[in-house]
Amino acid sequence: MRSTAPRISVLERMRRASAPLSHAEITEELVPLGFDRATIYRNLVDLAEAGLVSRVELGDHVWRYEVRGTESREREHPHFVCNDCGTVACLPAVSVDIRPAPGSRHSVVAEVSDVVLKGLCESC
Amino acid sequence: MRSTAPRISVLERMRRASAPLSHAEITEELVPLGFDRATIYRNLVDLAEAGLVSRVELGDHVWRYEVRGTESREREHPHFVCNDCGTVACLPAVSVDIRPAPGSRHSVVAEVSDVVLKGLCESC
DNA sequence: GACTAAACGCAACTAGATTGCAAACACGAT
DNA sequence: ATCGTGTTTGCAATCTAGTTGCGTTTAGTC
Ligand SMILES: [Mn+2]
Ligand SMILES: [Mn+2]
Ligand SMILES: [Zn+2]
Ligand SMILES: [Zn+2]
Repeated sequence: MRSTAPRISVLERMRRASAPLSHAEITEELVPLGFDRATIYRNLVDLAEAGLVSRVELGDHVWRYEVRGTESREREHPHFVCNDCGTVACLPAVSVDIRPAPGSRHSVVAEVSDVVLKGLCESC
Repeated sequence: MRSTAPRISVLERMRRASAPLSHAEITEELVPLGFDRATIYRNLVDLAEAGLVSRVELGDHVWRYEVRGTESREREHPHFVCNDCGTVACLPAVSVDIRPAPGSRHSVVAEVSDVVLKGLCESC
């Protein structure tokens, strides 16, 4: 994983984010600075494959990316999307308890790694 | 909402499903019978808007639809997608308990209407 | 400083979703 | 039973976000 200008810019932009960013959102800022959308795209994918960022789909047909880390907000956490305004939020402090059915012996689910909640946000 | 041949076929097909179906999956079966994909698409969207079916995005960039109802499996329930094989499952019996952070006063989340879990399925 | 795999820039392409429009149709009213 | 009108259909075109091919450039190594 080489240290290149586009890659650094992408990572830096993502570090400043408080919610997952889409390729379009990052593109919007970095293309005017002279970077190419395909390069940005491939960097996001590569960084995701390398595990440096996570790639999530929150229900609106857009991939979003966010830096992974050990810091509070950076560790794994549930995400939320407002059905009305589309607002995306990280829920680093919310705990989600998943309980199998009272009577069911074994579920299809072996392990849950990601939780996405949808509903209405405060302002909607 | 008029009762038309394509609309009835779409609804009937969905009633036989045990997991949400994509437009492509429904198309695959109904186009050979003479129905048009755009018509099927619009019916799915219209039925969703009318509240007869729900439209969900489970993380693979494909809209899926399933009949809504009052019966056991038909009421609101969490969904699961396997990160590895892509299997989609309904979890009508799984209860998900969402607890806000211990110290947080108000969250961005006002109301949760849908839950999507991602992870690994039994066979992966 | 030369070498080579990795990364870039530009343009083309894909899949699924979505829409425009004229023709066909469902259904309440006559 | 026929009519009139707003719905719905069928077909083709368009849109969006994602994805890929390829020749050129470059970071990192020797
Ligand atoms: Mn997040
Ligand atoms: Mn379901
Ligand atoms: Zn909102
Ligand atoms: Zn699986």
